[in-house]
Amino acid sequence: MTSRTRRAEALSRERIVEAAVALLDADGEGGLTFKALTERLATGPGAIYHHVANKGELLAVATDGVVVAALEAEAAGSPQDALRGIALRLFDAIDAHPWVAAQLSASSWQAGGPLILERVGRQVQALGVPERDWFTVTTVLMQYVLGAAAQNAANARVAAPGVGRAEFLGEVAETWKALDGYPFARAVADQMREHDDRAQFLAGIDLVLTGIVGRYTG
Amino acid sequence: MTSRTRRAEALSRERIVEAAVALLDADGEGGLTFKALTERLATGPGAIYHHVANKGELLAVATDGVVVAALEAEAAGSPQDALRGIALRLFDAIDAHPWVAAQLSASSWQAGGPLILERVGRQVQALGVPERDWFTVTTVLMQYVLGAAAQNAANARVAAPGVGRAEFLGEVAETWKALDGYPFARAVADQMREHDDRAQFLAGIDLVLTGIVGRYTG
DNA sequence: ACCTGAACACCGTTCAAGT
DNA sequence: ACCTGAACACCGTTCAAGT
Repeated sequence: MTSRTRRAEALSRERIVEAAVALLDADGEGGLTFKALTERLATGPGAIYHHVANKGELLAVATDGVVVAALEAEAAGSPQDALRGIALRLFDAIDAHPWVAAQLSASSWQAGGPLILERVGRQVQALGVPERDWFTVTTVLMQYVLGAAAQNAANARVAAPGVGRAEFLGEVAETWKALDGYPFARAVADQMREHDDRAQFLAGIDLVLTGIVGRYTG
Repeated sequence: MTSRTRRAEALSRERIVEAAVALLDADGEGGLTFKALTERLATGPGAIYHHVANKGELLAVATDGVVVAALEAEAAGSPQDALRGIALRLFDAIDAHPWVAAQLSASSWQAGGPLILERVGRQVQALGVPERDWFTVTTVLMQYVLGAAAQNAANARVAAPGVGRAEFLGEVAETWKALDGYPFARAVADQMREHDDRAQFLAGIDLVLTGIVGRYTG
């Protein structure tokens, strides 16, 4: 039984980021404060600033880590299958770390952005999209994937403490059904209540893929 | 010449929201504080809380106002043209009020969400999408539109005070070109630097529309 | 009913001082 | 070099007191 001093190991950038991710996962964006961080690491704010420039950098590094872990492995299969795989791995990573979504869509060309661009872009090339449209088509895919993930993550988070997802969806559905002059919202309120985020996300990917294939190899 | 007392008119929810929008437009998300608000309205925080529940409600009402103003008019033309019109009006509204994007993608089924759903959904119906896929297809379109708008707005905002858009894009392009093991990012760095947000956004809409038409009326 | 403004608990960040 | 922790300027929100 080793004697446990105030900290088990020396402070480091890695340990700080690790603690930040734990706080973000547990309590969302608002859970990451210097107070919570210093308590968890048994140190003071000054020590953290010695390893990290500011809160923004901490969030960027944490985001990058999640993206790298999700997309480390190369995608396999046909370009379409590979793109579905990339999208799903991002979807699942954001499902596990919902705070990543807002961060990524706020800086899609930094933090984890370039890696997503690279993984998606290579499959866009493999799909036979002409070079002059590489950036446009890759960006459209990224915008859909990150946009859908961000909106799903936000909806999952909106559910107040105690209110489950089903309850939240039920409340929104009732609101929609009560909207005067919104016949479409009324008509799809039940579909909304019963929908599956993952299936809906995949349907979107397939729609965009159909569009790309139709446009360039049709 | 009327004598000008401390406030020209009585405080009201409308005047508060109006002031909030002005602050948000001028200085972004961070520009909306109760201090700035009370100074602009020549009052105290308590007075504002008498008309508005909290900052979140203020942001939601402000967001709703921008969306309503953008989508008031019914869309005209073929379903495809109408959808392009809706998307562009949202794009322009978010270009003028970038803070709306994060707000909308954080609560796409509240604030302005239902109106967007309604406007987009009716055109999805007109497009001939079968009823069981109304919610899915409409949501995919919304996710793309809001996701792309949010990412464009964030990129426009990232540019630090003094740093223009061209400079910012140039810096990102240089970063991409310096990334080892990212051949695709390097290959499209110049396309990124020279791209036009609006044209890119429209290309995305057309890709999704092509996918929908291909899937359901192909 | 509407407004005032001091007070509260919290936030990110800095910095002189220690080892 | 690395860490401490008090201090600073700021934040959203509350509430007793006024009109």
